[in-house]
Amino acid sequence: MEPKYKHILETIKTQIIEEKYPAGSMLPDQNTLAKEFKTSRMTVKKALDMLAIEGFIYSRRGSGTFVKKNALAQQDALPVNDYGGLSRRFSKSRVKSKPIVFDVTFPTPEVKERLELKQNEPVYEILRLRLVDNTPYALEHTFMPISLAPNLSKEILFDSIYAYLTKEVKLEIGGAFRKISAEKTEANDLKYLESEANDPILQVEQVVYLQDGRPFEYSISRHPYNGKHAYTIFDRKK
Amino acid sequence: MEPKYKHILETIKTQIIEEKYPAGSMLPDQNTLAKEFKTSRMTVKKALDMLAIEGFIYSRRGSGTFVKKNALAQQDALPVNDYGGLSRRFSKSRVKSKPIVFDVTFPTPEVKERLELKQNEPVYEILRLRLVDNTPYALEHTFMPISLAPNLSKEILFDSIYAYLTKEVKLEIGGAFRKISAEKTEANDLKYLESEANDPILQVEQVVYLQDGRPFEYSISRHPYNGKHAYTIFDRKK
DNA sequence: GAGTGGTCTAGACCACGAG
DNA sequence: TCGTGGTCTAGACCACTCG
Repeated sequence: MEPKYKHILETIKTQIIEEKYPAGSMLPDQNTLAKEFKTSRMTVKKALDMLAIEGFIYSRRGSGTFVKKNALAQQDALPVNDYGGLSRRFSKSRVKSKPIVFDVTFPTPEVKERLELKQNEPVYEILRLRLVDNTPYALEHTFMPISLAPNLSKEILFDSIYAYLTKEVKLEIGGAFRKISAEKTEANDLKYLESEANDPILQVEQVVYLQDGRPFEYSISRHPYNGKHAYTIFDRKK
Repeated sequence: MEPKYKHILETIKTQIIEEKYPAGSMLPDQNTLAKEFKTSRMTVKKALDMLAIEGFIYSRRGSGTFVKKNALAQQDALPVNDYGGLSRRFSKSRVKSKPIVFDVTFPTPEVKERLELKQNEPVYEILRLRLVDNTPYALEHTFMPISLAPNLSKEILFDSIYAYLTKEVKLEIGGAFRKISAEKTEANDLKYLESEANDPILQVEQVVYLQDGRPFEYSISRHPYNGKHAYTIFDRKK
């Protein structure tokens, strides 16, 4: 059974998208909505709170609840959190992966610190070239503790590691720390990304955490310069 | 009067930071907490929900509420949203601004679209070199609708525009859209950022929105390459 | 089955904004 | 002053996990 507040949330969201509540307009007050949806005010409030978090509305004590001026832009905005990597940003058929390195090693001090490893716990080391529509999209260097996914095979590397881990191994992603920087071209970039000698490289370094806070992946992705590559974020306050 | 749930939130957060509730441990159940804090379970729940959003804990129906393994790392993590620009990331005394251009013009089509302007509404055009500890930190090219801040003066440009707008003009920031990319060096970078000819530039393009959804600033910041510049994000699911 | 969190109710009082 | 949203209560029922 779907929670009632979710039904209210979806109904109001649809009405905003269909401009039944146009941008800038005021929503009915919470008591009225509670009667309309035959529920209590608290439940309406919960639905409105979540719509505010999603960026559709904002409330002002004493005044009312209003549709944001840019509410319509929110509907297909990617959530800030885009896990699931490439396969979720592009349709699966357009994404290909070419494994270059698949190894089990002992971590460097850097990797050990990022993954918060004890002792000499071994890690997977994976280097993959990611292609979208057969053009180089990123060179991904990934490290994962073996303990979290003991059965990784080279076959999976051609496909989506994320899909495998979340669906088969049932790991739950909780968040990620990312560091984005501009870097100079290196030998591997020339070799795999078809970069030219003085092209800037967009580098995304990330540690992905599980829901309980354990780090489960440390990776460095290098994107070629072609005027197309950018990392976009939509940020909301609170 | 401070809301009760905030008091509960702060109390539990302190206990987590002081490791009275160590990482990985289970919190008392909601009924127990409600009794301890002499309140209702709903109020405890609200405090716990917000602690979860802040990344300190996670709850599992049927099992309990647990302190995240990396909870301690959260305490001084910048929120995902860092508005207020430089002056909030660095102590004020270290930041200086050197205005290069301060003008009122009609917007280019690009700027007009980003700021969702009607007709031929004029905009401020500002180009500033931002310095931290007297070294070039960024070259900021900013456009703002005049209507939102009619009294901007050149004096303010030496200081924090954000502080002026949020404190004096009382505008409330609601969120931002950012696009981060790696770019090639241009003439202005050589001139102001002390970049060398083939250095990569980290560029952050952003539109900042007010709480009601109106865009209020469009800017492009270019950061020099020196191994230090990176854009960091901490992302949490949900 | 016992214990946990998720949701919901039908009220209540308060803080704030606008006329 | 009145209408708004923010918070809070003291219960209740349900869904889920685990021993």
